[in-house]
Amino acid sequence: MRVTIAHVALRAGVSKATVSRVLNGKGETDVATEARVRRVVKELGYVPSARAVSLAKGRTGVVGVLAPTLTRPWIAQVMQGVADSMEHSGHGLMLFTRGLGDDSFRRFAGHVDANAFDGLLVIEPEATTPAVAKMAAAGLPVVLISDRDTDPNLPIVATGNQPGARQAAQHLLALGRRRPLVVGGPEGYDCAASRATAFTDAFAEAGFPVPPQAQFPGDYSGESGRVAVSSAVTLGIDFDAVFVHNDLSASGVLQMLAHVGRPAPHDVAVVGFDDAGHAALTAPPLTAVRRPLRDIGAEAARILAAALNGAAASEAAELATPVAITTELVVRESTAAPT
Amino acid sequence: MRVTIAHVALRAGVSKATVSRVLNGKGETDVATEARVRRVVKELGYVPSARAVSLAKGRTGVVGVLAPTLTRPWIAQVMQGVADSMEHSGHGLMLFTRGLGDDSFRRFAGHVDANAFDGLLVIEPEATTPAVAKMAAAGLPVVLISDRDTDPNLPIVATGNQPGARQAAQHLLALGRRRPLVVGGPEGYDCAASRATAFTDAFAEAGFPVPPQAQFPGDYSGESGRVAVSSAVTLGIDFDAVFVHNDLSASGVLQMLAHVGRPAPHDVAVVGFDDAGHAALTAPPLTAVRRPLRDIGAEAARILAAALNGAAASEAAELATPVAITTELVVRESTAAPT
DNA sequence: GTGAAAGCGCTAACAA
DNA sequence: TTGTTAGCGCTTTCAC
Repeated sequence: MRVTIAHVALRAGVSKATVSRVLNGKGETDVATEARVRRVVKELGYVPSARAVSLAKGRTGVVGVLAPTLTRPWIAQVMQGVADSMEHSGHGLMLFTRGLGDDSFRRFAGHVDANAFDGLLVIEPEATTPAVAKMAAAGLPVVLISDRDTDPNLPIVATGNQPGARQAAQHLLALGRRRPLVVGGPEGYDCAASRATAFTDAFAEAGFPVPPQAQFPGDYSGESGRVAVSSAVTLGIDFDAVFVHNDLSASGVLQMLAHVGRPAPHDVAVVGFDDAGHAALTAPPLTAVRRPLRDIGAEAARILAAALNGAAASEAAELATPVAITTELVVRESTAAPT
Repeated sequence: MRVTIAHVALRAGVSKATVSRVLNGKGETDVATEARVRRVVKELGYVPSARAVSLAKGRTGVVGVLAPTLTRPWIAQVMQGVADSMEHSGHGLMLFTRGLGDDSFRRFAGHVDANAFDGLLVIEPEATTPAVAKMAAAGLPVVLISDRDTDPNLPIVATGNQPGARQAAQHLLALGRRRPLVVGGPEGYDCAASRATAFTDAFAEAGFPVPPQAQFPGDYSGESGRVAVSSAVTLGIDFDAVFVHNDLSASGVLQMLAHVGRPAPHDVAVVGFDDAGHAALTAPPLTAVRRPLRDIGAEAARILAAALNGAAASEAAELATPVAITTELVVRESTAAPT
């Protein structure tokens, strides 16, 4: 049978309470007894039962993480940052994805209701925002990783879409490009919208508004990049640059540009987003906006951990300030200066 | 305060035991009382506390998953399959990565000792195999996702490295390629070794052994693909094909081949592995071995869930048979027949 | 400084 | 069919 605190207590000749005190460092304990208890703990290889501890203490030491999916590279990166940070703070990490749709969310909500974890981290809440806000209102500490802060009461870590998109725009403007195509993400997605808007705003401010017909929705696939370019060509849209919402689609763009005889960077400059994978390996190598994805995840996890460790109200308010994320433009050949 | 089973019992005019029975479907309950209890449960929005249930039942309903990292695309795919399947079987999923090295594993082991979950899924155990075997021996249900089954007692799901590598070899042989370069993974990694071996074995069997100097270690980065090719050229190694351990490195290979004036597919045929991302978007598009990664993850999770639901001994033995994985070769231009 | 006792919220015998 | 009684293994007052 499992070694329990009772065994330790018996063997050490003390009460369970004392063993608990020693292990949790609460209350004063005689140096000698403490040493004895610790010795017995080691001898018996005693480890407190997570189940019993969580029932008695009223918290689990576990944090829930809700992500749309793991298969998008940038999300995997963020998750890794979260995992590392959680490990650091000693929290367990329960993973939930919204992969299977509404049903997934319902099951997730069940775990919330069952108090299966102490705090929640949500990556790209999107449609689940209201439900999540409700959970937060019900007392569950929540931290969001998102660019749309619908609820000003929730701590939120931005994902760098706006500054990144602006950087991309400024870079293209500096190169003298004036008529960009924009290949976006799925309609209705926050991150897609914020990226596209920041980009077109920057161009508009510079005096070069981007016409709607030059903006194509996408789905983050390579194919959507290909389709956007060929559509633009077919429609006779005049363009000298392409801003693409992720690196995968950007590959499709590069491929199709070459196919239609307008290869980057000479005819068309191309900027991608994320730089999380193969951007340096495309032909030509892709200029891309790099986001500190792991840091974003780690930062969010840190904030949540702080909240769980009972941050004071003032502190919580401070944490609620959106955390600034610094993006970096990695310039490669796909935007080499026109000759 | 939280609604507990006591509140429900009181309001429904029954004992806690009866409420428990209704909720767990154990023992006979009068239809009328059952209806009444259910109504009250709904009225009060009662959800059993996961903490209390797990302490009382002696199990958590949670499964631990230990992965090397989330940032390698193929692992993210497998994890998504695992997550979907776990969700399906109603299990929670505690995620652990070995990202931070020994320390990570120690913390993970702590959770195991604390009985924080009922079963364990390990992706690419590698160096942790002995420790994991010990956990299994101590009674923790374990399922591995790996190509090296060091412990015949543990159920294991293969990841398709051997059949995939053989397919790649046969494809190149059929194209008349005889002198392949092999760009592998980090030395000492199981998956890398099994892939390389299966490939070289196939060539050797066909009468064309691959000399050691034509085999380069890599680290799954694009750079290692570039380096391998340029090294081979510098060393004056004669080759007409390259088998690369993942798609990212393959991109590097394609890039460097073009750079040194021996572009694929004419001079050199290139086959990648995984087809999990941008393989269709390289220049030229990459022929690659596709593995059913999500299925692999889902299958492993299914087996573990079955074990947790108390599979009979005979059944367990059956499950211990390595599950066969079918890989598929996706042929693209990087191995177009030489003209 | 330490022990006894009362929970934490639920399940599972055992009676009735 | 249902209630009573013990726990599950730990933490935490409250006395001593």
